[in-house]
Amino acid sequence: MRHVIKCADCPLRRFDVFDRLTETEAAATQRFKSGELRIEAGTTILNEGSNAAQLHTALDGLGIRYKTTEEGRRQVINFVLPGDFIGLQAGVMGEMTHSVEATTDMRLCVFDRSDFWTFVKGNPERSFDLIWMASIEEQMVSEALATVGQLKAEARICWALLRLFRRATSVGLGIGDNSIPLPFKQQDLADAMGLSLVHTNRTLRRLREDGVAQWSDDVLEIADLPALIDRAGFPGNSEPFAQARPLI
Amino acid sequence: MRHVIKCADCPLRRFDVFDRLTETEAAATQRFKSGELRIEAGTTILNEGSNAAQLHTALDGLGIRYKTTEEGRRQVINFVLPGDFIGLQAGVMGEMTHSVEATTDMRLCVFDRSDFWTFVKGNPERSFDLIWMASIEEQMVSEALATVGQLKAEARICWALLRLFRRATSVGLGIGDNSIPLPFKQQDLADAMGLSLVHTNRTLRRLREDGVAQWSDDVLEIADLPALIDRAGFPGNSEPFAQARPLI
DNA sequence: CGATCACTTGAATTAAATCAACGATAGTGG
DNA sequence: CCACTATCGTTGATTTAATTCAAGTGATCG
Repeated sequence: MRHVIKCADCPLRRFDVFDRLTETEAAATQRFKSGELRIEAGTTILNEGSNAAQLHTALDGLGIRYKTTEEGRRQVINFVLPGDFIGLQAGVMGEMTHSVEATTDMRLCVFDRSDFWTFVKGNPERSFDLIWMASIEEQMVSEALATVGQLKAEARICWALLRLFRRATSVGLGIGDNSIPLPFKQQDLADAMGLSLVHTNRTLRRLREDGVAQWSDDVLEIADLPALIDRAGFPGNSEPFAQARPLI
Repeated sequence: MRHVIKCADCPLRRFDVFDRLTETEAAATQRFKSGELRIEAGTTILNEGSNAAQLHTALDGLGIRYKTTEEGRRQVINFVLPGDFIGLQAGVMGEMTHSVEATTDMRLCVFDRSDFWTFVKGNPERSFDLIWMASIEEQMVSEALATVGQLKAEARICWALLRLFRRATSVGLGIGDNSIPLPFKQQDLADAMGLSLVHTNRTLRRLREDGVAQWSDDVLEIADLPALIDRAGFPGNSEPFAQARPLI
């Protein structure tokens, strides 16, 4: 029998960004949790249009949430980091309107959708947290929309790198003070910011040449944080993921 | 004393898109409701960065939710229609990351933020609904992001008009079979789709000339719905607002 | 060792932004 | 009542940011 993490001892809890849990809450979450899952890089976790039977929390590894247009173009809605809840939409509405794919190998916490309602019903604090999490998601997507809709290519890229850096460091992924692992492809970033691969590449090159940030070999290094912030259109003072937030 | 609508008799409830309420649920919502509010066109309902003390449900009239960039550009996140909950973010996280403004005169249902937690705690069904509503919002913004990020100007405009038409008719705003009131400005649509006013204007002109849709004098008429759907990048089969959804 | 994949770069093209100006309408104040 | 002003929609001309097309590099893999 494989070792399964207890919610009370969840390794993610040690990060400041996540709210503390009372023992009762931890126990309830524990009952909701049906197991753990390890998946390989490239695996599709949830599929657009499908009715997911299981919901997840990312414990480890990175992924992307995306939608596909009729013509086959892809919009990356957000990057999935440890601590992110996957499938809330399916939990509540039944059907997913976007897909989720693992970029690296991942470890997921598994919940049964059939227990979702019982969990919400019996745990008002946790259901409040779920509203909170859904709001944070909306907020992140809204800011992405404003970025893609209003900013020029360079500002979009800077904004995306800045956000990834902050999100990653907040869950302990930082390497030293100014680097994070970033195992995505340039195409992923391009699809997230509504830019062509070529233009994304050229923009990254400029940032590298200007000594702002360099991203190679799956590692992003922020060489000049103030410059990066300056070039991004949103300062991101009130980043939803920086402040304490719930974890399920 | 001004006449105040009872939740059980809420005029919005008669539309199929909204879930039925049990008497208990209606009573609880009624207790949560602290009053009604009439505001004039142009009024800012909630301000980016502010801590809203009150939450609302739009009963009547139209508005916009938007964010502003450092350089003063504006991204319209979504249009506010009757039945939309306003300020869920503030309800749960305290602070708004976008503003909400009334485009026309509006009538709002008012809730006190201080009662929010009590409401959630005591009404698991309604808190489930709130998760649902937050998910729908996220889904709408996600689709907008995919539209703005991946589609050309004409497809974006068609998608936006199509969505507005469907949303509006679902809450009884339809005029005949193929028209709705649309008191927004071209600038609002431009800011929603990340396009310049000039280009938006030219695109609307083409749609008018091609007999697809015409928008003038605050009325949008869909002249050729199949053509409009065809030109929009997302067919929108699984529109979140078309299926039954909660109303608070 | 060919094949595939991610990244890179140059050149040509295009979609959309910007600049600029005008007409219509409505509101304001002398 | 009429000039004055502001707002919104409209259109032409020009410029630019970003796309597309094309091709080459280096690394990895079966």
